[in-house]
Amino acid sequence: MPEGHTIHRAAIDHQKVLAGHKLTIESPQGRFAEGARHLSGKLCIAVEAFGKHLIYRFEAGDSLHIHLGLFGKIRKHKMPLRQPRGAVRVRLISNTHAIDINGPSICEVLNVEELMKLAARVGPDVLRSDANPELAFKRITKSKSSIGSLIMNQSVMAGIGNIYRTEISWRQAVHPETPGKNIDRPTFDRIWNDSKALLTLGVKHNAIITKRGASRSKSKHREDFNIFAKKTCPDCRGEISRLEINGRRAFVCENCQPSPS
DNA sequence: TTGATTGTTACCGG
DNA sequence: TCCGGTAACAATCA
Repeated sequence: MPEGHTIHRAAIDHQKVLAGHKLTIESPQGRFAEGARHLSGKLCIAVEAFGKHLIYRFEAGDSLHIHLGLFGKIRKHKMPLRQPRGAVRVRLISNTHAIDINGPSICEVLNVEELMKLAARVGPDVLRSDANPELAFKRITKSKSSIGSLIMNQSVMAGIGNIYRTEISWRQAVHPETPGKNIDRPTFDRIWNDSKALLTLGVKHNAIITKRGASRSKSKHREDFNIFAKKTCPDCRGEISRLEINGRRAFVCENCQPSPS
């Protein structure tokens, strides 16, 4: 489920229903949640996202750090609460709502110092106003690794996942196997700005929306991509090739995205 | 039961 | 140091 937009959307939403409340914290399935229980009864000060990391800040400087990994899910409930469904590791309960975290790969308490380390480890987040794209550009132009690998490397730039990687590369007519050092400044700027625009749209609609004109559509956004997991390019009607980048599937239109070699 | 999946990290070798 | 490959882990569904 989670690409960067999922986490940022959760942060915005949970900020509304949890921040300012003293939370009760339960761990229906206690694995991962040992530390979380220590935060029960404390005041939640703020909720924010660093890339795909979700941070619930509590009074006295501690934070609950959640990463959903590949399979994790977040569900919100209104009162009265329903029974947890599936592998709920942590349930955060305010006066009005509860948030269930299912199957996260990380669920831990961080002190101030550990949180600073995390924030420093995560690259500039396309969805954060404090992001500095220069850092990403420098890393990319110094690297012989592929641009497809680099834009999904969360320490280079944060937020893009496997579907956005393929879709953004296609939208910007960049072959994902192009070495980072061959990416010029205008191309980087297009990638960065498109990432920001698409993830922002994803936050708004709670869906990965990558087709041109989809933002103006009023119909419900069913997941539908340009070339991800597709056979045919919507622009040139050519065949879509399947690749692997960092062991993850990727797609490319060799016609619309000129090969780097 | 098997396989696939919108993710990440540790470890190793080049 | 950087980079790719591999395994491990997480949960759910078809």
